[in-house]
Amino acid sequence: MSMVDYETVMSVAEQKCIQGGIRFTKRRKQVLSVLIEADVALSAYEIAERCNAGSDSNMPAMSVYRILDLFQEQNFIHKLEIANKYVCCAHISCSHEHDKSQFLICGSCRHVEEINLCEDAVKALQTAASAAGFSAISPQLEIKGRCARCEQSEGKAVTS
Amino acid sequence: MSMVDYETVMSVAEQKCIQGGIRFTKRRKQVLSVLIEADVALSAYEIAERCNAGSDSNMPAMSVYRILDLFQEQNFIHKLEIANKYVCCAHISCSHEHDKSQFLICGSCRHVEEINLCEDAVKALQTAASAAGFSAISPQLEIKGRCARCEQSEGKAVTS
DNA sequence: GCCCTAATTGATATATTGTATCTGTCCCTT
DNA sequence: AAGGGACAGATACAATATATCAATTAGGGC
Repeated sequence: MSMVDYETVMSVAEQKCIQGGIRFTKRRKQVLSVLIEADVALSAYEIAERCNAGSDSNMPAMSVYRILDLFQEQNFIHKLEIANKYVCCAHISCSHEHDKSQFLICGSCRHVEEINLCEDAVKALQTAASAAGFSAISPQLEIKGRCARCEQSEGKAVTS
Repeated sequence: MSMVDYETVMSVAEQKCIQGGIRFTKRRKQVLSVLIEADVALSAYEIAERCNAGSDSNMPAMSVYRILDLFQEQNFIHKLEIANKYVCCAHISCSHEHDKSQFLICGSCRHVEEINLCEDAVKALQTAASAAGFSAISPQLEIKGRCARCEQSEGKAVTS
């Protein structure tokens, strides 16, 4: 997303690829670049379009999907399953572990914020899950809502 | 879902339709029946298949989508956007309001549990959302995890 | 440097999920 | 029984995603 430094993220990603024994190819650089520079979550086909915009590159959607799968395994990006869109991980270049991530997704404009829930809230979710027989919950949580900008500009209800 | 009483839900739905000025037609009864009797969340196309299984009925997927939209407006069902599947609301025949709903979705077997988070957890989510500039969050929350049965039978990680 | 192997990409086909649109039919009201 | 609105049928198509196999590229041992 736009608040992360482009060069830092690219070099961190390259280092992590080397450590993980995979290559940081031209195609992969293209996809990651697009996601770093995007200020919104993008679909796989939108990513392909942006890769191809104003150049002779011909990135097929198939390749985008493959690269997105790989990036998810490497924790470079997150898939927002509610929106079928993808975002660059806001903590990709942080040193700390970021095994938990939560997203607020605006139902109107699709703006995405990656937040950190307090431990208590996460524990409450875990407790509720345990009570229902779920022994493990995913570290990724998606919460649909309405961003301040949309709330201000129109009075409509959130699409649920 | 399987724990709700078929006859009760069908008659409650019929009453609510009448009160809402809409009809509870044969097509709509078919779709709701399938969802009540299913013990898993179903996609729109799976619902169409089940409507047509072992009968001369020919339910088109288009109709299923239209009816699902209507049922969502009436709060008879919920769409699980993480799974692109639909479930009957577990509280459809309760007298109390159920404007908030939370789902645990098993990433392995797609088993779904509808739970009730404690007020504290919901408040914590609201607080975190406000801090990030989101003034309204959707009453529906989807949490991906791993049900006890899958956790027991295999050691694999949850698909995130 | 050259070759072998594995990783990566290209290319094509197809599955899955969902929307748009227009026409026809049914049912309630008057 | 006729008019009108709600409902369903039918067709086309868009958007998202997976499967598969062939071609190419890049690194590592010789």
